[in-house]
Amino acid sequence: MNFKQIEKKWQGRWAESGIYKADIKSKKALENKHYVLEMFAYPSGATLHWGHYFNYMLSDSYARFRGMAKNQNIEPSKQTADLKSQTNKTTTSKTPADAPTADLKNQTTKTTTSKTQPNTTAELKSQSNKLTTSKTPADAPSVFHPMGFDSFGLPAENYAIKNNVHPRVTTNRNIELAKKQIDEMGLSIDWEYEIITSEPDYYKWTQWLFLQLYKHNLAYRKEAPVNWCESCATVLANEQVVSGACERCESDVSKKNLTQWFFKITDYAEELLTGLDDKKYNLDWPEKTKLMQRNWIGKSEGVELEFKVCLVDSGDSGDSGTGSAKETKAVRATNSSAQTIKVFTTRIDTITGVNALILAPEHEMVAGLVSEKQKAEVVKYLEQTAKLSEIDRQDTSKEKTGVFIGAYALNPYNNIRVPIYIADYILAGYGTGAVMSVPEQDERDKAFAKKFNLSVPKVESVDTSKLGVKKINYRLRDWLVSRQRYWGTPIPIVYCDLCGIVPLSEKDLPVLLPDDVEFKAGTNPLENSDTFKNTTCPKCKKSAKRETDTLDTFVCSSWYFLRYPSAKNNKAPFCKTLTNKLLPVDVYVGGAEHAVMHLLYARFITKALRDMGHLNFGEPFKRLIHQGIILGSDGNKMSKSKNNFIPPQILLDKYGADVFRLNLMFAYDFTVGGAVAESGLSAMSKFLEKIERLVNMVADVAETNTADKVGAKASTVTDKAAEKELNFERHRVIDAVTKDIPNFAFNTSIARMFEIINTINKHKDKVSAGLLKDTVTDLVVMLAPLTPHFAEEMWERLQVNQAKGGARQTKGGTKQAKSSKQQSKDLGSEIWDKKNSVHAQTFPLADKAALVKDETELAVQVNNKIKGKIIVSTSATKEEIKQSALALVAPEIKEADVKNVIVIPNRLVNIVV
RNA sequence: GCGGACGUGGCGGAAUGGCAGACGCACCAGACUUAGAAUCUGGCGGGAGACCGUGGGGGUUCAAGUCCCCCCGUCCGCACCA
Repeated sequence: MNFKQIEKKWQGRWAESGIYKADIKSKKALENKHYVLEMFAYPSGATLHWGHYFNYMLSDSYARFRGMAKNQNIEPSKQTADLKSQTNKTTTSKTPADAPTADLKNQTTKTTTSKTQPNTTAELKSQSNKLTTSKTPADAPSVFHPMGFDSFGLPAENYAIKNNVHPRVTTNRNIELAKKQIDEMGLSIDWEYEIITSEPDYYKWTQWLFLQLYKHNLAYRKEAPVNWCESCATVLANEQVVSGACERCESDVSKKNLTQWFFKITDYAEELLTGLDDKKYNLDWPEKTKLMQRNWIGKSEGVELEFKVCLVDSGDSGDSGTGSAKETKAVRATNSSAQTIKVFTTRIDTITGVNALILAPEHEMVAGLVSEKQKAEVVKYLEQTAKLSEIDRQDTSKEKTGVFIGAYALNPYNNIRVPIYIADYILAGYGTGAVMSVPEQDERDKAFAKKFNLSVPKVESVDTSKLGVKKINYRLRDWLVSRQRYWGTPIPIVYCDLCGIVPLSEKDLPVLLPDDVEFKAGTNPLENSDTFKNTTCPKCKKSAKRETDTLDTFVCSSWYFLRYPSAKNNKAPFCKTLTNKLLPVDVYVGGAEHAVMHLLYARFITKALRDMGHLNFGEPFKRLIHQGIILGSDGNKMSKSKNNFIPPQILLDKYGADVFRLNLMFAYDFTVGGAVAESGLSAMSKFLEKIERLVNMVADVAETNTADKVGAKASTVTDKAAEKELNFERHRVIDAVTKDIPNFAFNTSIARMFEIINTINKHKDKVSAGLLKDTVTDLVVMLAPLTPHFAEEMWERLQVNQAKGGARQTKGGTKQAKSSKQQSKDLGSEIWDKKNSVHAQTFPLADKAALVKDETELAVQVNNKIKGKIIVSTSATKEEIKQSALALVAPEIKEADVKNVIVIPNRLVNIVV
């Protein structure tokens, strides 16, 4: 089969017919919606990565399935690590509000209690029709599945510097390229809702977002030591610094004092933490990702207390800097000053073990406290520290360093005088930037005390309940959002000599990126653009300067999921009513690398907008799934330098999009990934060709319309047992696949399909053509989400042949017979109606009646060793099962020796002797 | 160092505490074929066998790949957060 050819054909028809147009406006659609979202791509010049294909193709299959499958009270099993213990407790109560009631259960009991078991296909069919029509299951939801591009960012600008091409040019070119590749995948995307973050009609609203945050005191400007990446020539947020190095270019990051814009994410620290486990949201996220966010937020509860600074007369013997044990003990409070140093500790109970106060070198009081004698040494240390890269400073293996500053403080509990040091292992940004050193209890303080030969006072058990004030500290810092680069969203702020910092008003947006700029390494083009920089103050109309920094691209992606439904709206960032109905996102799929960046920012922005009254929900992503990583054929991470890099589109070109997608589904656990193996692709080609042969076989029957049998042995008498078994397998597979796909368990879904193929081949000569055709038809419809083009082609083949031969077969209750008008359209095929698409069909519904077996096979064990098998009626009582099991082992086992018999219906019998 | 996940045939991978290895790949044998390819059928953890087998050692249970404890290994995240 020429997969590439049929893919082209169907992609063309889909585009012409507008089959993927999303319905998100009708009342009905909004009442039963399902928002499926994949993290959008950065359009780099290179082709898309394996991760994109893996994510987009499989998420698309999920979305397609959701749009086809009725009766979706089949909810995904939760992915949390502690799931197993939870499941038993919660599943019964966890029926989603919009899910249909447990009709099926009632139906099943109804049919099983009725004594007459169906014997022929016709009976089976009529019964299944009754079942499915008597109570109509809920309709499949209206699926919203948009796509866009995260198109601001450094690579385009760096390329501009090197090759003198404007970032807009390369970006647009790259978007075209990426879109072409996405279209080749055959995704069910409605491009009407496309978002491109570097377009003014999008970044205008990113600027709006900035102004909202500014208005609500969540955006502010301050001077602070910030992370500076020399090679990217810009500052970075804490989240973008990975072990002291730049997340993007991996070069060392240093600290620089700069005035920068921050978003006050710390205001939401507590809610960002509690929201992860809040029953109200019931987030279905990987436990690992939740944990990473928890750790990143880093809540710790303790006490903040003040140490009075103790002035020292010059010539005081304590000014030696050693602050040895005997000395400190001897000196009690005599001459305390008004100054105090605040300290945060989680171990206030160790207050009696304090031997020193240690401040961060950057602590603001250092300059004021340092004694004349120590000044030179302190200055030298400060210089040394400033020179260290973050990577060196954070190296825990290096020896502790520090210096005595020539001042003392008084322990507020017992007034014992302790020396004050500065040391680079104390972080300026955490707590108060000062700690009480307790060497007996703290490893780091112990190392410090050892290095400087300080005393190690004993920690005594004392009442510390009245000391200091209770305080909660978070590791999370405010989000540094300004970047000294061109290719980003301009910050809508003007600096006026008279009015100060002036935000633009909404009507003046967007602040457009100027085109008359020069791209040079190490400089911000906006800084050198006079037309951009020089403006007038919105308040006083006098000349003023624009902010030349742009926003971190993570700001663009922190709200894009809100924009999709309103992508074309030029009056507001998003339509409040629509967004409140369509969101939160039901399933969000993307890489785990965003666990503490994008995913945290998006949650923060959602909460902030909610508090401003723009949204009525507090968490943007209900369910989160991370796709695994596709590795090189050697099992290592793919990289061009390692020579194990296989570009995905080479294999896609060779095998076609459907086979390619199928291989991604079958060869890996979606959340794990694994090594690329081409053998898997040819296996998938064979799989589809097998199905094609089955389709041709049953399509022929309808065409000739002569016999009710298929195959060479057409004369064989229909075998009722075989029919029953095939029908059982058919519905067992439907049932399993319907449960597996919502869990992204595509590998086992395909395994079930292999099984039904095997069963069909085993029984094809013994069963009626009608059942055979229905089974193959179900298989084709089940395949529609997984191989959209191939299923379409097979579906057409089935329909066309059916039309030629006349519509003889009534469908197994899941598909509608077509009018003769529609059939003639099929045959003409010039105008293809999207209603005739396999994707417009309902996913087969498992007929529970067909899943009832008369007999089951049980294993019989004696002391856990398998001794044999028995076949018992499904209606047999435990006692009857026990008796037949004992009968089986009677030759070996004496009745008197039997201590216990455990009967597990449908599984096994264990006889304990 | 701290935290988390994982460890099952030659390979990818299946198994609500209940017959380990579903399904596929590779391999072997047979059918068809002059032959090959394709296709179809059968076999395929180890062992001649009793039996032994889910990284190793203990435990709970009638029953453990699955639950608990210790150890080893791999991967990931955080890393002086007081």
